[in-house]
Amino acid sequence: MAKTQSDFFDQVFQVVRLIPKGRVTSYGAIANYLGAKSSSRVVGYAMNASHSQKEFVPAHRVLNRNGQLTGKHHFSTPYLMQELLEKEKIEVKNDTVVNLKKHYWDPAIELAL
DNA sequence: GTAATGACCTTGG
DNA sequence: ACCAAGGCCATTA
Repeated sequence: MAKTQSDFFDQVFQVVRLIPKGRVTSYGAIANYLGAKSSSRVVGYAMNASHSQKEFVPAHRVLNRNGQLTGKHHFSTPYLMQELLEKEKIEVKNDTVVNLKKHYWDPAIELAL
């Protein structure tokens, strides 16, 4: 083991990086894919540590169950997250992703194929 | 070492 | 249907 953080973190980062362009997912979905749906908080915390990661992590594609940009304030700039999502052709209204169901990407399903 | 917090989700009333 | 509280795991103070 001897991991700098936890394997859970690394797994989360890997999954987040695997999120296709123009797609978004939720913390619970990743946690569920890792087999820890009850630990959805840790997934969110992992995103907080994404800044410490060497590689960039598209945390802007990770939203909560409501499709809300809860962690936009943790980015370099609160507008960065929305801007990135809009660049992905994802419509964002009131800090919330529109057509979330349409852009939703579940690793437990997509990666399970 | 103990206590409190956190980019959440689920369940109970 | 809506509102409230609890639970889980890891990090930081």
